[in-house]
Formats: sequence, structure tokens, C-alpha cells
Amino acid sequence: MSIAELGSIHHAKNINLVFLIMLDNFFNKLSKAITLTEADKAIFRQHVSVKRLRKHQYLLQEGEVCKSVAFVYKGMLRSYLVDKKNNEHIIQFAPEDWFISDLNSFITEDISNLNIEAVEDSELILISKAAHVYLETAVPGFYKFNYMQYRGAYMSLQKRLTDMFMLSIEERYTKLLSIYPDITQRVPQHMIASYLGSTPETLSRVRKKIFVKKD
Amino acid sequence: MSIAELGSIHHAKNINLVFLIMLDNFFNKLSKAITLTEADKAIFRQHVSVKRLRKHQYLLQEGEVCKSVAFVYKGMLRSYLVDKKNNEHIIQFAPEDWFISDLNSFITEDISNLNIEAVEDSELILISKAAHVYLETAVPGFYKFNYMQYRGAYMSLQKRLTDMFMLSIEERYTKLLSIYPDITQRVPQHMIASYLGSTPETLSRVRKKIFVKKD
DNA sequence: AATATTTCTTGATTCATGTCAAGATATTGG
DNA sequence: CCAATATCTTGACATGAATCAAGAAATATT
Repeated sequence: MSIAELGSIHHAKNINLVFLIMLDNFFNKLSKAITLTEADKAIFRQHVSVKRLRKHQYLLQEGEVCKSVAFVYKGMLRSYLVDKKNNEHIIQFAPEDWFISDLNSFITEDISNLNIEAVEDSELILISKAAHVYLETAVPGFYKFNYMQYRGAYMSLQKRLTDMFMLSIEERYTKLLSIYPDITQRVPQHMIASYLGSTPETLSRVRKKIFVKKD
Repeated sequence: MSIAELGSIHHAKNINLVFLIMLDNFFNKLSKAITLTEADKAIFRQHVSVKRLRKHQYLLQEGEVCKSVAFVYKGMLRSYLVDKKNNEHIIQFAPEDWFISDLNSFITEDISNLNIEAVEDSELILISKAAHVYLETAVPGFYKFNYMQYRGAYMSLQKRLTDMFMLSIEERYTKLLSIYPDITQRVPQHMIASYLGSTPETLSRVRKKIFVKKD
């Protein structure tokens, strides 16, 4: 649903207000890294759209091309892969203020093997490929933002791979608990297990062990 | 050794020539993604240095801050971590035409937990932190190059994590063989095992199994 | 060429974690 | 509020890969 469409339906005023509030969050996120002028914000307003997803609905299913980058205003999404044995492997969680997409598919326009699904009812701001390309030239700060975003994402992923190599499941779990207590509480444990590269049973046993320790 | 220093020692002409040849490789690498003017190249010549490393020498040892990004002109480096049990875990190989550093330490200037070591006698072009910052503004194309470099590195790492989740050691090994036959031949097998998140013994058995299949 | 060092292979054993199954608990929807 | 569904726990067992150890092969060093 683009802003143009929003303007044409009932209660346009309220819905526009919601749209503007959502965008404010988005601008705040960008403003932590770059400076945005009012003119910049106006350009964004014309080039992004919003989308609502109920729990279990998909933003992207494997086999499709990833057509947009999503900024999560409300709710939470997850991206995951399904292997030959039908096991899910979670790549990323994206709660409020995070971005999510299949960058590879988005850039190359190849078919994605990733699923991106709402873990909760969610509200998103979407930036299409065309908009993304346009915005990077129209708003130079956005180019800079993405530069830092990619660099940061690379460094985080490096850390995650390091943890996979260096830490036991127990250590990885307690680390996740301390860094993202929020996510670990909002998401079923079997998804945490999947994110950590383990199984629900094993994580359950790890938790039992941790809680015995603390008593 | 900076170009200025190079100019002041014996056989300056020859050494300068080597320096220029090394830089040409570096410029070719950049030119695959961006356009470099002669003026740009001149700026680079003034802000990068060269370094030779004999096999087993370090570019970076854990506990130090990563002070430069290295472009490998000749030879090969590896970056790796050492865990509590003194096992090495290889993060990256960097043969000719690749870059290597601990990006995290380089950016944040925090102490690195990574070791970067020459696997073969190597010749490098080094870009210091100050030079890197300067070059990104003095040569806008370099900023753009790094944008793409980080984005690409992120996508590659995503694939590697995916492979760790989805593929067996055997599959990961054959995939590595097909994508980087070069690296797998130049490096001892126990390092390949480490890169794949396995042990020398297990990789040896995997290879045996693969070769039996092919007969 | 000879010796030392590194690398690779193979067997025996151990161990962590996955798998399967069943029941308990919690959550959601009519 | 009850039924249906999803989630979590626990036990028994299987299995893949790590570990330990020793010898073979290859490579480097003098």
C-alpha cells in the first residue's frame, strides 16, 4: 500500500497519520547515523510504502525474488531456510527498528531460498528495489547509511560465525540471553534453538542445566 | 616501507618499479568496480605502503589493534582464532588479489582476537587507518568500492553461514573444492578442515570416501 | 643425501548432540 | 470455558564427529 493509495481510501487522515508516525521511527533510525533534512524526508515519503503482516504471513517465500527491504515498525519477523530434511534454520530475527530482507536476492534479483515470515502481527515500511536505487542518489545520506549498515552487518555476522566456531551451545544461549533478552522472550524456544544451530530438545536440556546451576 | 622511503634506498629504480607493478594489480582490482583517474592513482601511490611477509610471519597477532587493511599482491594469508583448547579456527584465506584485515578491530580500534599470518611468502599493499579514511574522501570511487566490498563480504559470509547450517562436511568440502580449487591445493589439509569447521582426521576420512566413490 | 619436521592417514574409543517417542504444559480459537 | 493446537520436557537410543594414539608419507632444512 503506497502513500498515494492510502490517500484515496476512507479515514485517509488517520491512516496518513499512522503512516507519518511509522516514518518518524524510520527517520529516527536513520538519524542515528546520518543527518536528514526535511527535503530528504519528503523524498522518502514519496518512495516508500507500508505493509501489515499477520502472524505467520510471509514477506518472502523461497522461490520468489526479494523485491524490497523491510523496516520493522512494529512486531517481529524472522528469516529462515529449510533443509532437505525439512528442518528450519533461522538466519535472522528482526524486531522493531530492524531491517530485514534477502540482500543477495534483492541485489542480484536471483530467486531466493529464504523465507521471511512474521513471528508476530507486524507493521513494515517497505523500500522497493527501484526506490532503494533512487533514494541512494537522491539522498546521499542514505547511501552513506547503507554503507554503514552493510559494514555493520558484516561485522555482526563475523561475530556470529566466530561464536558458532568457538562457543558451546550453552555459551551461545547465555550470550544471546544477555544481548537480546527481548527476542528470547518474545519467540518460542524452538526458534531460538534453530537460530543457535541446535534442536528444541537440546536447548531444553541446556536450560535445565543452567537453571539448576543458579539454584 | 612507504614509497618515500623506497625512493631513498639503493636500487631505488628497481624497487620503485616493483612498487608500481604491485600497485597496478591493486588498481586493476579496483577498476573492476569503479573508474580510477590518473590523479586518483597518484593519490593512492602517496598513501599506501608495501610489506613483505615470510611464511609463518604475522600481519596481526591477537591482542594487537588491526592498523591496516592488506591487499595481497603475492602469496597467501589466513586469519584465524584460537579457542580455549588451543584449537585454531580459520576465518578467511586471502590469496592474490584479495583483501584481508580484522575489520572490526580496524574500525573500532579495539583489540583484536584474530591472528593474520602468511601461509606462503607474501607481498602486500597496506592501507593504514588514516590513509583509508583519507582516501575515501579524496577518491570518492574508493568509498564506493568499499561500499560494494562490504556488501559483497556480507553476502558471502551469509552464504558461508548458510552452508554451515545446511550442508554436511562432505558437501562443504566438495563445494570448496569446486569454487576455490586453487586455495585447497596451496594450503595444508588441516587448514581446510579448520576453515570448514572440522578436524584433520575427519576431513581425511571424508576425502577417502570421496575418492572411493570416484573409482 | 640425511635428518628433522610437518602433514596425513588409520584404528579404537569417547562424547555430545541428534532422533524418536510420549507425555506434560501452555496457548489459542471457537 | 473447552477443545484443538502448539510448545516444551524427558527418557531411551543412535550416530556422527571429536579425541587420542601411533605410524606412514611428504616436505623442509642442514
